[in-house]
Amino acid sequence: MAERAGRERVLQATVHTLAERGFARTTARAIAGTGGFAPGLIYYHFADLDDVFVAALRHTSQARMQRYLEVVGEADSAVEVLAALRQLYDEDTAEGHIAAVQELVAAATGSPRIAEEVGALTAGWQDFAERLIELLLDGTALAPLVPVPELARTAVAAYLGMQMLAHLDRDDGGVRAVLDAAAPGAALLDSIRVEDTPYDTAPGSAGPGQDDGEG
Amino acid sequence: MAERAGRERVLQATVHTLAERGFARTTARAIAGTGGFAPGLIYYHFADLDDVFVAALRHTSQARMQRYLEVVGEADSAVEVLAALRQLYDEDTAEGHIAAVQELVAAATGSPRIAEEVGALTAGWQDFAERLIELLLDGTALAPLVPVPELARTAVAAYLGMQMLAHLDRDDGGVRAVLDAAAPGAALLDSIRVEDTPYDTAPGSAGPGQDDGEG
Amino acid sequence: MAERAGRERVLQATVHTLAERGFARTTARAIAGTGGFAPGLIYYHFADLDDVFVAALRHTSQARMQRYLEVVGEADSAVEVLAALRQLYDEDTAEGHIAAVQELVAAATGSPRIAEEVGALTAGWQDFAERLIELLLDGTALAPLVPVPELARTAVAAYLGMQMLAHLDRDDGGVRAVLDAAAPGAALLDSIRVEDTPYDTAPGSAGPGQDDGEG
Amino acid sequence: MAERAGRERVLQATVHTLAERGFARTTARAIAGTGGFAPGLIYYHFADLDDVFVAALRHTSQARMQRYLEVVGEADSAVEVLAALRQLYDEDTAEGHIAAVQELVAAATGSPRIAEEVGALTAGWQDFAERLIELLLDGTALAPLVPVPELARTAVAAYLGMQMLAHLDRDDGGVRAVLDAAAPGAALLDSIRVEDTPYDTAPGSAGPGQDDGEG
DNA sequence: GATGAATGAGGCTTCATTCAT
DNA sequence: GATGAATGAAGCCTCATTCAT
Repeated sequence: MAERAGRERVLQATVHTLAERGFARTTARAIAGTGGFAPGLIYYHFADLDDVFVAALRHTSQARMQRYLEVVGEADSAVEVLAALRQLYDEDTAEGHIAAVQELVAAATGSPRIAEEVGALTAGWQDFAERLIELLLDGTALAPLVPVPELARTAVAAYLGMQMLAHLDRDDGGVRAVLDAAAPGAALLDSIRVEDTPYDTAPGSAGPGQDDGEG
Repeated sequence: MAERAGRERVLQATVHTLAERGFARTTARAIAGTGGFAPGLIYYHFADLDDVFVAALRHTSQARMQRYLEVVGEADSAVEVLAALRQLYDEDTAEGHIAAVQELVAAATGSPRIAEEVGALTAGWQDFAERLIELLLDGTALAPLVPVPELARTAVAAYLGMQMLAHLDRDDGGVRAVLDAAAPGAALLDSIRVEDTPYDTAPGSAGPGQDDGEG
Repeated sequence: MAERAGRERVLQATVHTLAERGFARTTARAIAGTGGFAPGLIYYHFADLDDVFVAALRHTSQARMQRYLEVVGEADSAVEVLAALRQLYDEDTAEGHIAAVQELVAAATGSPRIAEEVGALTAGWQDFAERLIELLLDGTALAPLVPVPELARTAVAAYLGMQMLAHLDRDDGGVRAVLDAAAPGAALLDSIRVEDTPYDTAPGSAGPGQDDGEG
Repeated sequence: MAERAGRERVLQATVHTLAERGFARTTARAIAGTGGFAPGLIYYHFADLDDVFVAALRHTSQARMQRYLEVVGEADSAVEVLAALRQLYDEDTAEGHIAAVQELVAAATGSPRIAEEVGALTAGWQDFAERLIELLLDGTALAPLVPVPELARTAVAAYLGMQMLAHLDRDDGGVRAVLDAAAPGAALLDSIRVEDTPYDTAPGSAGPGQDDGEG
């Protein structure tokens, strides 16, 4: 399950440093300082810092995406989905996951390799968001009114943007406030909804509207 | 207009360099190269690079905000507001304005002074967005349902986030697509709207919904 | 006449350092130490160390080639040519010229850019050697027996090789001894020679054996 | 033949790496990569890299010197000697022997220990060259005219120098061309020669000219 | 106002070498 | 014998910044 210890140590130190000091200050020395090893170790396991960033991004993201699918999959209503997202957001915050990711997204401007990896990553998130939106809308009259891909894209962008804004104020950038404010909307959504199906957003899984089967 | 020529030259070169090369590569030499002057000139007009960035941010933003107020103020319906936003977005893109701003927002992580300026800036945008949303909702039944500040915050975040995403793909990050997709919604909004008033979003001016009185 | 002072300083320090410490130890710091300036200055004037080496090679070589043409051009017999070469060799040694050049020739293995410059340089030397050999042979019966280009190439190679060997012993690598040992041969050559013409080895100049004209 | 396998492996990998990548890039990792073992193994068998280089030099040279003595010893005329040298040179090239040696000769500048070993090595070559020259001259009228040690030194230097030059062009540095060009001279030498004796150049063996006495 | 030269700190990376296993 | 992980020194280079002119 565990990657080899050395690599792992470097990656974890990288994520922490990104979250705590920002991309610009995540130097080889800073990473080494965080992790308690010599800077040279980084280059024993990785070709260069870009490599480390790419690996860290993948490393931290896969685990989170897994968890998102899992937790959201258990939700049974829009209200529950909202609650799940809130919990996931708190986890993200606690681990520094999104802080790190957001730093790398911002850093993508300066590094094609990071940009490529971030592109793949955000594509995954957008997929997730699209499936989730579809599931939420399914069984309501709103479905035909909502431009799903654009909304999903906007949601991902807003999530990232809020992380950026979080550094500017004392607060968390407003994600929590937005989630709270969305509660009435979620309740409303549930109230106009017809059928009830668990929100399985796993890539392969057919959502209820997909309707491949025995119906 | 009234700034002394030297300062101005530096600021413009800075904005262009930010837009074209990203924050990390906007070094003193790069700015000087873009503007066709010696690096030393920067330090004749500014204390250090952070100072330049802060000034550039203010410089480029004030002009844009002015223009936003002006153009949006002439709109008479949600559909027209959307058209105005689209035009403004195209201007932003052409001038490199948002590209530069987004770079600095991302860079705020690493510099308290930039963070402070960016904070003030985004607060201004959020105000603008709040007033605009209120005006849009005014006279419709949706007003009590919408959490205005949170939505405004989300809009600003999404706008920035999309700029970040723009660097990852070939496309423009999706802003245009989102604006297009919002067209039916705008039409819908207009259709359920009662009164017609120009959207004056200037800070001091009280929008029609502002006087909550006669409810 | 003089290149700008800064560049010049760096180049001279480079040549000295190469001669005294060898290529492997001619680091940016070492050059700066020799020249009494900060390492950063090197990068103000040159793109990277390879650039410095290439420039130093050109710099030191052009002056020497000039001098070779001049001094050898005044010789009037093989014996005098030999004396001229000896004097030139002493000058080379005193200035560290050949030591530096030899280091760079050896370093060419590891740097295409240096290799290219060295290639041009040695081509120039081989030309010089060819013209000189032809002039020496002209008017003697040996001319048809001697494969001039091969001999010239061998002479250049031997000159460089002796510089390499010079580092291995206490002595000068044997150049002086070889020049001394060649004295009888030179005298012999002069004795069997028919006409007397000054040895003008400048690239354009037609040597007597070239014989394009009115013969 | 009798060295322990580990040492041997390291030495062969070192020679190959030197020949293929040049001294500067012959790092411990590179050697290990070439040989397919871990870098640590080098330090199990040798004290440090200089040690490896010195051993590799000795290793590759002894075998070659053996072969030179053997092949040249079978030659019966200057023409045959030339043919033998040509064959030996081709072998050298194929094995990367001289390429490696030349790299180390060049590197001697930066390492006293390598310099010392290279000094011993070139002394051996010079001896060989001296004996060979004496044998070639023996029985001809040229003997008293030729300064043997200087010529031998020059020959060794030229051989090394040509190896250095070989890296600069597409060709082999000109050794083959020189050997070819020397053919008429060799034939001439044979034609003016009186006696015929095999060219035994082994260190101990007294060549025919060695017994100066009863001529 | 403006410039070109110069500096020093610090970042990335390489590499010989050591060591526990 | 042999390995893989790890380290510390040192090298290259960039860059904000200063300063004499």
